[in-house]
Order: sequence, then structure tokens, then C-alpha cells
Amino acid sequence: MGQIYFTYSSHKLIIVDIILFNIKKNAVLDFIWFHPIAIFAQEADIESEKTLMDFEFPADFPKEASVLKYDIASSTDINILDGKIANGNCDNMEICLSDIANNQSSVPEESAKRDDIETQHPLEGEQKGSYVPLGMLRTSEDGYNWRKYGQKQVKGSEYPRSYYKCTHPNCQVKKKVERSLDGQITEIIYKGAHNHAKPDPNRRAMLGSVLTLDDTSEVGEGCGNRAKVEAGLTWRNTQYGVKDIKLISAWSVDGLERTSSASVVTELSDPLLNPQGKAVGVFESVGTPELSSTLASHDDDDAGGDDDDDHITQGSISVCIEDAEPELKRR
DNA sequence: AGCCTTTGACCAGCG
DNA sequence: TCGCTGGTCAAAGGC
Ligand SMILES: [Zn+2]
Repeated sequence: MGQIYFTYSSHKLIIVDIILFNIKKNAVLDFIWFHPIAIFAQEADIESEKTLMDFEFPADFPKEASVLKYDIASSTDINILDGKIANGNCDNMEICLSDIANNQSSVPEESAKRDDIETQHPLEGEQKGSYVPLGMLRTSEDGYNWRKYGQKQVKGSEYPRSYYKCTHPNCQVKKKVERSLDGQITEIIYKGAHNHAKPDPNRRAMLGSVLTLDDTSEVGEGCGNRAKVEAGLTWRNTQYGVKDIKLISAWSVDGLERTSSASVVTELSDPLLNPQGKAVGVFESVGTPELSSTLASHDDDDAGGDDDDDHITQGSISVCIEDAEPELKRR
């Protein structure tokens, strides 16, 4: 289980950081395979705030080291997207990661132990001692400054929900965060769009990797079954939308589908979804507000029933609108 | 002094 | 109209 930080812009989804704990290194790599293009995101590329999403590895997830090849280092020469491959070297990445780790002096539990994402030096990650899930960090460190203005116990969940507002003058973005006892974030709901850039470049060199997926593809030809994650989200950067978008990650391994343990919900701008995962690894939005959302594979199962899951697309990260217009609601 | 949380009160929507 | 619920306010306090 772990968490992924990602940002999205109108045409790409960027994995900014991946935090893993309680799993083995190999697993980490296995997961990353899904897309190895690790680059250091350029601030300019980042359009959204970092969003945290939890995920879990399927029980049957292959643990073989077969995927080792997708280490961060090697991915640096992959050319993708705007050709912006900042030479992301592992060093930076490590610094960044340890930096985060250090941020937490008091480690609640060992459960937070993390195995580092290996890079060039396969064994070097060891010393990263215990690590606290990022969710533990303040407000989940997404690059923006937030002021908490409330907390409530919501009926549905067992965990309290906290309300935050972006502190940037004139910016009305708010977010609701639900986190479990150990600080793990369970759900994040964003509302609005920032009208300013992310403040303080200070600690920003986060690891970034661009999700590229080819939908069917193979990036890891080699490993038999692997988790595949596709993303098909895109949204226009309109501001002032008021819909809820729910990002759910789900993937499948050998046909079994799995979904992430948590979802990230964003209330924001006009989400346009369309499952168009371009093979290029870039998702681009199409101008058509089609819903479709999801469902790459089969969408008939959601016959009106559990409205909550009808957005999950097997094997992909999909976006769904929670309160969207009716017409969008179904296809 | 200037942020920031915390916290109960308050409010609006809804059944 | 009442009461529940989720969201917000704002006073108090902390750092
Ligand atoms: Zn903002």
C-alpha cells in the first residue's frame, strides 16, 4: 500500500511522487513500471495541486524483480512530452525523499517504514529509515498553503473531515481532507482552481514522472502480469466549476480488478472526461464534454445500482463526475 | 505580530 | 417547521 502524488494539467498526468510503505522494494518498482518516465517536473508543467491518492498492491501482484529495468535512472533518457526531461537524476530524487522523511521526527509507528524507490544504486535505499506516510505531513504537502477553517465528523466515514482554504490572497480554493488515525489520507476533495502559481519553489524538486500509458501496451513486456494503470482524465482549466470529480484508481492484474483504497475527489473546474488515453502517455482532452467516463472495458455493470462504483474503470485511473449534469450521468 | 489549529456555534439545504 | 447534516465562522489559543 502506498500513496501517489500526482498533478494533472490539461493534457497530462504527472506522477509527482510515490510513497510506499510496507511493501518490498521490488513491488515498488513493479508499480512504477507503469510508468517509468521519471522526469523532474518543471514547475511550469504543473497545473494542479498535488493530489494524494492511496493505492494498494493487489495481493497477487508480481513480486519479481523482473521489472527492475524500470528504474528511475534509466528512464531519464526517455523522451516524452515536450521533451522536457530534466535530467532527473536519482540524487535529487533521493534528496527529496529523504527530505520528506526527515520532516517527520516522531515516527508513530514502524508501519510507516518505507522502502525507497531504487534508482541507480539498488541497495542504497536501505538507509532510509522509517518513514511516515506523507499523509502525515501537515496538510499533505501539496505545494500550496492552506489554512484549516473547520473540522467535522461526517456521518458516513469514521474519520473526521478537515476543511482547508488556500491562503493565497483572492484564491478561493478549498479542500476537504479526511484522514485516518495514523494520518493517512483517505479522501481529498478539492473545490475550485487556484488563480495563482504554486508558492515557494523551495521544496519542489519532487520526483516527477509522467504517466504514459499505452493502453495496452506494454511497457513491460516481459513481465507477465502487471498492474496496468491508465488514466483518462483531463479537464479544461476552466475555473469556477462546481462539479465533483472523483478520481479512482483501479487496475487489473490478470483480469482481476482492483481499485484503490481511496479516492481523490476534486470539485473543480469543468472536468471533461473522456477516456482517451492516448498511447502517448499524454492524455488530452477533447473538447467534447462527453462523459463516458470511464469505462473502458465494460460499463454495463453499473446499471444504475451503486452509483459509487460505476465510475471505476478497470485497469485505469478514471475520473468521474459526481454531481454532474444528468446527461453526463449515464450514457 | 502574524500566521496557524482548534473548537463550538452558526447557517443553509433538505426531508 | 423541526431537526439533521455538512459546511463555515470566528473566538480563543498555540507556535
Ligand atoms: Zn490558491
